[in-house]
Amino acid sequence: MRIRVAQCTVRYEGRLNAYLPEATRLVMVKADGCVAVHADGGAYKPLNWMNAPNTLSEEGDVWTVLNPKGEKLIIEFGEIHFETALEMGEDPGLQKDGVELELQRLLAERPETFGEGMTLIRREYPTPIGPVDLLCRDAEEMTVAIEIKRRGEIDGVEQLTRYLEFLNREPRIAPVRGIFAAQVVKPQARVLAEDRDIEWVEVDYEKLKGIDSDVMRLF
Amino acid sequence: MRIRVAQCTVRYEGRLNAYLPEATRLVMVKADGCVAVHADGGAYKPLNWMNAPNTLSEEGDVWTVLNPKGEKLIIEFGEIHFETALEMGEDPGLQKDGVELELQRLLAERPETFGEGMTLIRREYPTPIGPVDLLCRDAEEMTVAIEIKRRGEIDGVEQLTRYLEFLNREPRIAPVRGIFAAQVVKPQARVLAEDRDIEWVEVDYEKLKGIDSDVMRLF
DNA sequence: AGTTCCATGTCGCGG
DNA sequence: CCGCGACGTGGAACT
Repeated sequence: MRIRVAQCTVRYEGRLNAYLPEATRLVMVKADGCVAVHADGGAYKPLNWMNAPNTLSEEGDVWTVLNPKGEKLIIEFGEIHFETALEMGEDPGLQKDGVELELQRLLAERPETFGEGMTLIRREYPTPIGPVDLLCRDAEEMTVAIEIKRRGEIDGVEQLTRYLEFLNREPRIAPVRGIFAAQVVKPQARVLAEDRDIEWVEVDYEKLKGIDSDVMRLF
Repeated sequence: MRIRVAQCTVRYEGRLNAYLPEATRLVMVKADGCVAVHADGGAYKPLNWMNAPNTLSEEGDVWTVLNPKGEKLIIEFGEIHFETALEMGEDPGLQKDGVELELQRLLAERPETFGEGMTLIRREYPTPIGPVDLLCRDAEEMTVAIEIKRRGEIDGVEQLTRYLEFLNREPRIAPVRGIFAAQVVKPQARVLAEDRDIEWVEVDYEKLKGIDSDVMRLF
């Protein structure tokens, strides 16, 4: 990794045009070639950047970064306050836990969360446009497609609507009703879901996790 | 800005739990207090971070960053390869040009782009599921809902369809027709729009900006 | 390579 | 401050 702290102006020409007037900033060039220009504040996101793959050409105090899509980043340096380059080696990468998949796993184990007598047919039930999170059967033997999100927004309702459209064309399982489940369901998503006769449910992740832990402890 | 390159492990507990095994990484602390942990590769995004506002407490080789929401970032350092701190001062900020808002502003000033006699009722006209970019009235006194995108893709047509569905239920303005405007309208979006009797238009940003500049120059 | 969908999304605006 | 939609969304998984 190469780091330079210097006066600079930056111009980006690509999906839009953007310009940074002269100021002191940190320019970071990583081993994979990606370039990021950071100010001393304003969150972790760089002011400007260029992802790998790209080519960096240095001509005196002007760096030009070009990528295959034709996007361009031009950095013109003034006074350089500091510069260094370091070898850091490979990174083992980030281990995560507690995202949507986890919520899906917990709910797959407890389909009765969605109603007395609900049973799981399968997780990730395939349709021509992608897999439905959960396919279930309710107490009245009706098929139920469940879409699970961490945050329930309008796109999720659209997604479930598309799945239902396809599932209802399969005679073996039609008719299919939909349930939209999330830790929080936003008001607009509620309106749209209700308008389309899709039930929405807010689920409590911590509570589910608690139940899950209890179940684990019994064995 | 403070920069430290060192062996470290990182733990994040908050919206999810995440863990980084020991490796050499760059830790950046900005003037506003935000902390970012970068590997030497893998794009501009840090592996782990904590945005301002937060409190950083150092106890020997362990840094604990806490934010008001209760999220926590714990960095345990091993060997420190390099460290520095620099004053960089305020940043004048990024100037952008060519995003949707700009396009919307230009088109709101020139509704006749969409047809002789078209007049603007209002920008960001509210519906129960979100605001329509432009609501207009055409020469025949019919209401027109216009959705503007930089790139016209299928989800934009879906969005406009939803708006039309709701707007056509409002007796005061119904019936409402739709226009889908973008700098480029993708083939699939064209097909879907036509299928739903939504007109699509490609608008020339540079030309609109030119007209805008001309108008400015007159005054 | 193209598509779909998640994300500790982040950011900015309008109510 | 919340709600909502755009974003140079980025990034991963799967076809």
